[in-house]
Amino acid sequence: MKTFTFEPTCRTGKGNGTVVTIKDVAREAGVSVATVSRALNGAASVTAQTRRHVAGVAARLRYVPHGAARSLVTRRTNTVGALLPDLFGEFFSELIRGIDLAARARGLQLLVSSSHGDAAEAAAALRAMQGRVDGLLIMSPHVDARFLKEHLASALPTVLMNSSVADKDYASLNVDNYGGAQAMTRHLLAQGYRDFAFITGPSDNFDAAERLKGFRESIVASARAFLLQGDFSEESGYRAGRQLAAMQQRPQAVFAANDMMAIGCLFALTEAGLRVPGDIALAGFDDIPIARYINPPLTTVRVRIADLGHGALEHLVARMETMDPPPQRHTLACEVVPRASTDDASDARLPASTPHRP
Amino acid sequence: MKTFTFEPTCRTGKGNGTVVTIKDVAREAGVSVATVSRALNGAASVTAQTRRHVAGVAARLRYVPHGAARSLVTRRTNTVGALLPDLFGEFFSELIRGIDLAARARGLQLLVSSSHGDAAEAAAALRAMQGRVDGLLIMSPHVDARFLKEHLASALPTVLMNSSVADKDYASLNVDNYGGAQAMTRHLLAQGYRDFAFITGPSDNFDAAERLKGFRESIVASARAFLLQGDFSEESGYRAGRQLAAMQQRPQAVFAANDMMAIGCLFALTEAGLRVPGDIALAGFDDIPIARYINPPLTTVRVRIADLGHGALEHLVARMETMDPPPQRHTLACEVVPRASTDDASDARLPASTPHRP
DNA sequence: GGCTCGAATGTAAACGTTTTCATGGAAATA
DNA sequence: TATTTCCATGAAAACGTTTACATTCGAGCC
Repeated sequence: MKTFTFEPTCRTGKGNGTVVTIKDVAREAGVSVATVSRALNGAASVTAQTRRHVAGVAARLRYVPHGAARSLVTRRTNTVGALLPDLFGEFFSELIRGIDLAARARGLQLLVSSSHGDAAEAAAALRAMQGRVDGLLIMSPHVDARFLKEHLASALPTVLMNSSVADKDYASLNVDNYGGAQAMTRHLLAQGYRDFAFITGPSDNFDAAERLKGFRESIVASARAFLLQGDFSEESGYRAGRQLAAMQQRPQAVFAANDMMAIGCLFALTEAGLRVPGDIALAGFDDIPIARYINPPLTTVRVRIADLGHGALEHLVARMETMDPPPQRHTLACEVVPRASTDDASDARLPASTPHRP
Repeated sequence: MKTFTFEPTCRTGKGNGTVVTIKDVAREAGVSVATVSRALNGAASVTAQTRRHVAGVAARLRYVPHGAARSLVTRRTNTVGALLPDLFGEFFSELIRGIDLAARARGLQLLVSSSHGDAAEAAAALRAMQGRVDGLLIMSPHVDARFLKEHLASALPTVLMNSSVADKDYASLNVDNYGGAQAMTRHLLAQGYRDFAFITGPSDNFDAAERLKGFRESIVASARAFLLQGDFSEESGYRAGRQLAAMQQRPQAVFAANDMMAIGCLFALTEAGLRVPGDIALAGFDDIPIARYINPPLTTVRVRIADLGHGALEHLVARMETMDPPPQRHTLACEVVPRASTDDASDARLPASTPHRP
């Protein structure tokens, strides 16, 4: 049995800026670099004793492996990149939260690049990430299939989040905007509302389009609906609310394509002396934290954003481990959160309100 | 003058998963790898013609340098790490926004590791980042000077954000919690309030302690104040509000150490039939987005969180470029945002309310 | 016209790991 | 005891860059 002696080479004072490498550990431990590498990486063919010894020396020397050197030979960076648009607020933080949580669980590092406003910036960010990550998560309104083919190395596993890209070469995970809008519409119908206004999002926005579509295609024949143009901003919701307040023949319920517009709309309505939901019901989409604090609390569609991030990363890991399965498109369900801004079913507005079947 | 011929080696079809290296570019361009490296990195001693030619070939081949290989020899990763606690909502997103913006401007990548709940997780995250980043931004209630000395390579430039660590070896950038609380207290005094309740944050929280201190040391002799224990949660604010509502001798104004508690408190007060600010004034700290949407909108202290991130990164870059200047401690000013939850000065509560000098 | 000089390029040695292959020696078998 | 087998370890070759040093070649100088 081999025993190790503590050589006096232990000049811990060497750390005047010099970085400790695997060679230092090897020399100090009296073994070869190969053994150190094996011991520290948990290779099978190394004695428990050597492993302990090496680990001890490494700890004492404060050795931490040089990531770049390792990546160079391993061809893995243990890092995934997240390319995000210029996001604000809760959505952004929840998304990163979800991604980070899943990444942590997988032992992956997370390289983020957010707040790029146009395609050129996105391209630059993409370029900078390439060769530094094992996989890529992309959410950006500025990228389409052509952009990706142009700027993305085909070998890099990628998952798109909330993307309009329907190309069969790319995997994606989308919030089920369509289903959510549909669920909300059915919910409102079930409560007896028949006369609707829908405040739309920006016309070039994919989420907005899906939500509108979900609403449109769920309206039953007996109901009526008209659209008000919005752009997801509180301001545009406010304008829509003023328009509504000015109408002599107001709809029974307003469905805004996102919560911020619903809040803006609510302000305009309240300002005009209208009561919500007494005079007019109001619903939003997103379930941002504010939604439950305003008066009345807002009925809305909850999007589990952290789950979006989490799911996207899991999907990405699956693709990283085996590129075999063709890229898939998944969606993430939403749920209606009924609050006081719409009446509950108890007081029906119609003589015979036939509840919609789920 | 040397001219380049397009050799027929241009089998673009090679990209069946194989990564293009600098050698491929060199061979294709008919020059050495050194020249390619120089041309692409903008070294002076390379002909404009060669540079163009090489750049063209590189672009055609979709060459993107292997980051790890470059880092290995350069000893720079062009990446900074951000170690963050388990953060929610706006604070988190704004912080990352600020950091990312500044990093982008500097051409740095951002490696984030958030949502670690205890010291052990923080240590693991720290370890994982070490050797992958050129500098580190740390915000964590779980790290103190001893922790850093233990787990952090001394050679790695670091800037702490909102940290209680006062060790002279570490640079930091803190929100001026003390100054903000002081400004708010003076503001309330200037409005004529003299009888206060202060809802504290968690006792082990640094921000909370500073805010309390700022309040305490700004109370003038003619005023009275008592404390209610809270923990930054809405729930604890609600409890404090119930206590206040139950008192027969209520204070004139409540200053909560953060907005969430103020909101909880507001609910309790409203529930008890008290009017804000008519019966009792209310102020918070943070200016979270909800603050302006509740009824009445909340007077609070605005913290420019994005600026915190931005400033911290700039500070870090300065330290990365030259480790010479000893680590410095900076603070970031806050501002009072007067809203309807406290009376404005027009209706004074005291016969002679002497406005406090700024 | 031989010499030096400098600019443009090539050669090769790092950088710190992992990993293949070789090697030694102990245990197991004959 | 001689041979085989296997297991722990060591030596050295990658990995893809950058960069110090060497080389070439043309121009300018005397």
